[in-house]
Amino acid sequence: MEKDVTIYDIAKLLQLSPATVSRALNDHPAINSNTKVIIASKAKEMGYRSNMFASNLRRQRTSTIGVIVPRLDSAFMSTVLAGMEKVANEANYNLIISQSLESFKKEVANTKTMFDSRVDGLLVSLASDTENLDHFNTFFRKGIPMILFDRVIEQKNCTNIVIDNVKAGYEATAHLIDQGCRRIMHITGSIKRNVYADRLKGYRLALMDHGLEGADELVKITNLTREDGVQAAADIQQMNSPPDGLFVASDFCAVSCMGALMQAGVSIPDDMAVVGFNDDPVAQVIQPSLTTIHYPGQEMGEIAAQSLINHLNGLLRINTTNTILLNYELIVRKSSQRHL
Amino acid sequence: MEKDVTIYDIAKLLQLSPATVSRALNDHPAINSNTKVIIASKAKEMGYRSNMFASNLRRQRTSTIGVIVPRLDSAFMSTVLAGMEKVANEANYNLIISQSLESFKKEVANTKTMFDSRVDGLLVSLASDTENLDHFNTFFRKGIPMILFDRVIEQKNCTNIVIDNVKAGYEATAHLIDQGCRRIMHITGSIKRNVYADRLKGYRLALMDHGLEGADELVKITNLTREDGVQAAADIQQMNSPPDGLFVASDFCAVSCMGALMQAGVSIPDDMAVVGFNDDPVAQVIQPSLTTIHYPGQEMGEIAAQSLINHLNGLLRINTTNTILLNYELIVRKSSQRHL
DNA sequence: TTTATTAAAGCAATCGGTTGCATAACAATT
DNA sequence: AATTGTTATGCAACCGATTGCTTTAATAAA
Repeated sequence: MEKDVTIYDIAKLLQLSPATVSRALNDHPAINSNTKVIIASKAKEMGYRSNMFASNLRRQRTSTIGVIVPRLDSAFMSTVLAGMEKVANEANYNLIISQSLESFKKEVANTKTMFDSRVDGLLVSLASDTENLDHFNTFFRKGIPMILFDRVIEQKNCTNIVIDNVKAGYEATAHLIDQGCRRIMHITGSIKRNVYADRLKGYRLALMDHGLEGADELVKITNLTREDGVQAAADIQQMNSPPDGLFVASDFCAVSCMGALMQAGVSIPDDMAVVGFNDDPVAQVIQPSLTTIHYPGQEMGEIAAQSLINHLNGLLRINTTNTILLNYELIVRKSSQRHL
Repeated sequence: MEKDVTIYDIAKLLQLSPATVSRALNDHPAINSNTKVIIASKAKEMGYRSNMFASNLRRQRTSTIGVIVPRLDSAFMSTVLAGMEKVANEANYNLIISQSLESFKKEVANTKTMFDSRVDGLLVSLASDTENLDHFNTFFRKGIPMILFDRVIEQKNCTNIVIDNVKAGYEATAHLIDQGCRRIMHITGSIKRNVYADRLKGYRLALMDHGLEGADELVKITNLTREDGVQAAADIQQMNSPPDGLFVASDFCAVSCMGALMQAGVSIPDDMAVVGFNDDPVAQVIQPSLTTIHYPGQEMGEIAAQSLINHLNGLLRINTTNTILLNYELIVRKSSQRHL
């Protein structure tokens, strides 16, 4: 069990005061650059590592960013986190990551933990049933900045990083119309969440713009699970006039629904053209491959983390910037491509 | 911007010393239970939260556990982490999570960050090209405990939590043999990793036990990506005597290979029976559904975290327990079930 | 030579909770 | 009454880095 090297050890060895050592290691201008070199090399030689706790205690900050996401198990979220980690590391920030598992209750619990950990800032993507941001009030009161990404609620003094889900929903739907669909069903998640509410809005706009009429039975609000996909397929079979196009707000659910439909003898894309959302890896391995909306996770993570860090360093006022929109892309694959 | 409440504030208000307040909040036996109640309620009323940094600094521990995993984006890993989080929360430990993205280099970097964060213990699942545990030496020297799970390297004084991959590989292969397969191909990942080396071993044992001969061309070492699956399918098409069974060490790769084979006209399971590994959600949505090996992620996470915490609390010597084996289960679905 | 200026380094308090040891108050025992 | 024991609390040092203010030394200016 080795003991940790402290600045006092270095100071004693070099016949200097701890204050000088501390300043030197932090590149303080009042320290002779020659002294800095000597101290730095001695520190390295002795295997010195700053004690974050002493430093944090004194500085009243933690160099830690809290991240709360609904789930970790999506390829999308994984790339978002990779992006955040990259930026955070470069800026010498640490990440504390936790998942709400789509539960508001757990999100609140995570929020408490983050508060106790005294994170300097917060990056959050909301659980599906979160309706307001009151549980973050402790943070707001202390002036701890927060950035919401992907699943957001608009609120002043809180930057949002999102894609234009209305437009993406519109485009997905318009693409189906282009392929000749006239009766398009939309399967989506809780419309408490902007992502789903907006995609639905886009879907409706597209129908309207193309002179198609919507119908209540053509919009299904679900949890977007595998079972929901199967159930939707069963429901479709029961309909008097079944749809000829399907826009699902999540790839995984789209795939399970597609599978169930095909087993029931529905031909895809000819009887039913399908578009998903997110560009999950499954979209490529499935037969037929799934048309979907792709959007940049890594970039979203990087921008979120960078904006927060810039704000913490006083380089950017978060409350002035309010929404950052990223680009998405419709990726056309076989599930929707009819040979007209 | 509110200011934080400290034990000094509480002490002053109650005309007590900070020491008493501290002891009361930590349920120290020397404090009158009545006093404890008064202090606790006052603390709550004032919204007191312990300053972890002061506490950590003094106690020389952090109540933080570092977790390094290859990737976050698998359903399996997500449940592992959920299990760890649950146990850690209950024991008042925090989790710092990072992903190596299967790169040894990044794993080393993560290790350094963890060390700087002074985690009390480490839970690690190794990157695919990690060959030894030398980068953890700084931890060993300081007596910081580490538990490896799933992707491990055996080493004394380091508990491993795994399933019996040899047996699982054996069982998967034997199942294919049961279904009438006589020429079984195995697609796997880097055999530097125990999980893949062991599954391969099990595969070979099963062949041997059933009097089947293996062949070099029947074993493919890949990265288990989507592309590798497609490539494998292409290779199979080129073979003089193609296999009639396929055991792939990862569901995702199995699915992409299966898809490519089916497109080439191969009938599954009749021409080719397929077994995957991991029970990824994709196994259920694919057509035909994929036979696979399921193993308990949540449990693995809980046990790993609990063992580590027990060790930290002196309730368990990690170095005496060396390997914990969890159960797995072969889940037979349509991709391998022949109607004999 | 004296004074002002600047550069470099040190002193000592501080952050907030923890803990070994001392102390006070009171009860029990001899 | 004196001694021992018990219970509850306080004192003060400590963890290690940071930082406002002071001091020292060296150099420049008067």
